[in-house]
Amino acid sequence: MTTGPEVPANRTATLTDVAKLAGVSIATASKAINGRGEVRATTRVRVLEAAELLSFAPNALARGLLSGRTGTVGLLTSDLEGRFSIPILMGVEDAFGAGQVSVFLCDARGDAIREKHHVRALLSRRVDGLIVVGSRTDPRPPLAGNIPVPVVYVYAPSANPDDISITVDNVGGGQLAIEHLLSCGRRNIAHITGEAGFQAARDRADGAAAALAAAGLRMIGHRPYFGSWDESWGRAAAHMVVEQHPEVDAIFCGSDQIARGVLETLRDLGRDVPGSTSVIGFDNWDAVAAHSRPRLTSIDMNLKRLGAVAGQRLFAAIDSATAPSSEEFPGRIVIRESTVPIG
Amino acid sequence: MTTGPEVPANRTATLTDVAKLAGVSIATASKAINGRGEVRATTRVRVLEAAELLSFAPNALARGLLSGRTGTVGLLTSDLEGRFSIPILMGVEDAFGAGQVSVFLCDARGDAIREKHHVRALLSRRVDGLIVVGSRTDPRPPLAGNIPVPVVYVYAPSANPDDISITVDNVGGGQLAIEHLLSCGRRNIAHITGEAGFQAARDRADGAAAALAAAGLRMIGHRPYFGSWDESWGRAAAHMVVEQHPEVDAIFCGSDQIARGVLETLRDLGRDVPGSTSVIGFDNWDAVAAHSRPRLTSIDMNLKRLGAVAGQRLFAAIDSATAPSSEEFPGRIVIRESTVPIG
DNA sequence: GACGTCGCTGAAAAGGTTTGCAGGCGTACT
DNA sequence: AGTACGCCTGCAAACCTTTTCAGCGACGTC
Repeated sequence: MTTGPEVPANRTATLTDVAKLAGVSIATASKAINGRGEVRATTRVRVLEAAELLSFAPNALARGLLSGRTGTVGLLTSDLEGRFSIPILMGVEDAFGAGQVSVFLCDARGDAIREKHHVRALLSRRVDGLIVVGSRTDPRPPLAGNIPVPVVYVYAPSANPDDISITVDNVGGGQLAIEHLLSCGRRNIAHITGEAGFQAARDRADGAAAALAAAGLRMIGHRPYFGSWDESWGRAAAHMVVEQHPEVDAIFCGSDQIARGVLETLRDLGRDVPGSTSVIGFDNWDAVAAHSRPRLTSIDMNLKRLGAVAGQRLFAAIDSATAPSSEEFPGRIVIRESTVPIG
Repeated sequence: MTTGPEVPANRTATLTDVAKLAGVSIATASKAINGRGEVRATTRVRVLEAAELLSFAPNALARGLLSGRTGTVGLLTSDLEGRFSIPILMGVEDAFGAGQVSVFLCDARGDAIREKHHVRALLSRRVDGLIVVGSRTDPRPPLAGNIPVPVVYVYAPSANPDDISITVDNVGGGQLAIEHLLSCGRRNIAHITGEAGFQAARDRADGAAAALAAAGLRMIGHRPYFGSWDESWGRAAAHMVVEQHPEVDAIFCGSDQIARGVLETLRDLGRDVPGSTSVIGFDNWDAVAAHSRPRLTSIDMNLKRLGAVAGQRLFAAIDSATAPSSEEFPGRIVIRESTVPIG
């Protein structure tokens, strides 16, 4: 009937089909394909040809059922819309080689019920481990219930110190930003940032304050300008800062979007950036930071690396029970044209 | 030893454990849990209590091995960085209820080799179907090899008309934009867009030209200004347009980023937006469109809906063989402050 | 030429769930 | 009270792969 020899109709080929076609037992076929045991070279070739011909792919379900390892990992995120999850997700994917481990992606949308559903489904699918990505850096409640597989929390740490958490050093990020501005000779530095309810905003502000204090300085207005994370707050706050403190010569912004707003207002007010006022953003969101005029210096949180580390830690924890740990990773500064030494 | 009764140590509970605890056979336990067969109410309760106590979750591997259905779907994307995949991905997740179907996410990064690896891994995991998301709207080569499960192509259609493809109506999007500008009384309309190598750019331009022709008009310069998709091209092109055709009273931009650049240049040149020149973008990328000054009217491609439809089509194709189809979905206009009736 | 050893192959079990089929017991009706 | 029917329960097979163990054949050596 069909051209191919013994190609099963509507069914994917099984090891039995391959063995039959190669004229060996399924045990020999398995060994030939996996390189296990001693199989004569000619036999192996025959089996591999048969497998190729039938486009045989070993059934990972059966394999997992037997070995107890599925080679799958669940990734639980809270905000796919947000731009934090994606780089982390890519880092995780990189950590496991392509095709070695497959990632189940679930978006809980910040809903605890939905999260529970997803966890249940993932455990039922016998994932080897879980990665939980938060949408903000505030500690989050650990997964409820007895989770029989390792869990790694990324970006948002678990509130339980017995868990494994990987986070960004936001305090250090704030310091980085200020130190760069100081190295540019700036002394009158303001800080415009997002909602004070966010740990990230407070941490960055604390880092900034600490770096300034180390240089014997205080930030303009003696406190950060907390507001929201978007451009309009950047525009509004920049107006306030310039009006109240015209001596300002640098503004550290809590997000690139805020920085965009700040840039726009400074431009409106006729203040030269970076000459008279340098501006630095946070997140290094390429679409926003790399296309402004002038292009924005920004703190990059290395989220992709964060995800890769999470993948590695999870991998280690799967292989052998690992001690709880809480790691914080520094960001790095990406210098563009919005900051420049005074002169 | 432990407080819980017979809770297995480092092993997840199996149906045998539940049955033993409830004092029934595994068959009865299975039927009680799945509501199959006739089981006495009291027995069922006893089994369910035992399952709850052991936090039993049926092994989806074993179930899938037997039934041939895994309740998993592979989602193959080419650009996670890009902002097209994510809304589509969310739509797909929505289409399958939470916990019903789990999604394997794979990013091929535009690499055919990597894509082949991922497909192989997914088929080996016995996914019930595949969704392929493109990064641009140009038709893409269909997946190579014999794929024994249904495949749905989203955003980028398959080059093979025998496949199932779900795409955006870019021509219609271009028309929408122009019709809105015409309804605002604009007559001297320019079109600044991305690379001519992109089908999306050409389609939107064609739609724009058609809508203008229907009104007896031609676009300013008699052709679109093709360039790149970013702000700097928007700035540069806007300079050219205004210089060469000062009579321009509206600009239709191929992306929100281009529109941002256009807005900035118009502002620099002292042209009032939306009064003297209206501007409309494309993509309705919230972070970009909703925070500019003025906020940007834009064409939204309804990507989330696109993903949801893809999920539904895949679901239907899994349940029963479906005829090939190629569907195109219209976008919608989101009106903000950058467009306004003349006068 | 015979025996031993090594190299190769195959039979069988395990992993957890679902389901068809058969059997057992209880109840109701005659 | 007996029989029949129906409700409920349990045994066993099947899904597909991996791995252990045993067996067979061939070759080499004595």
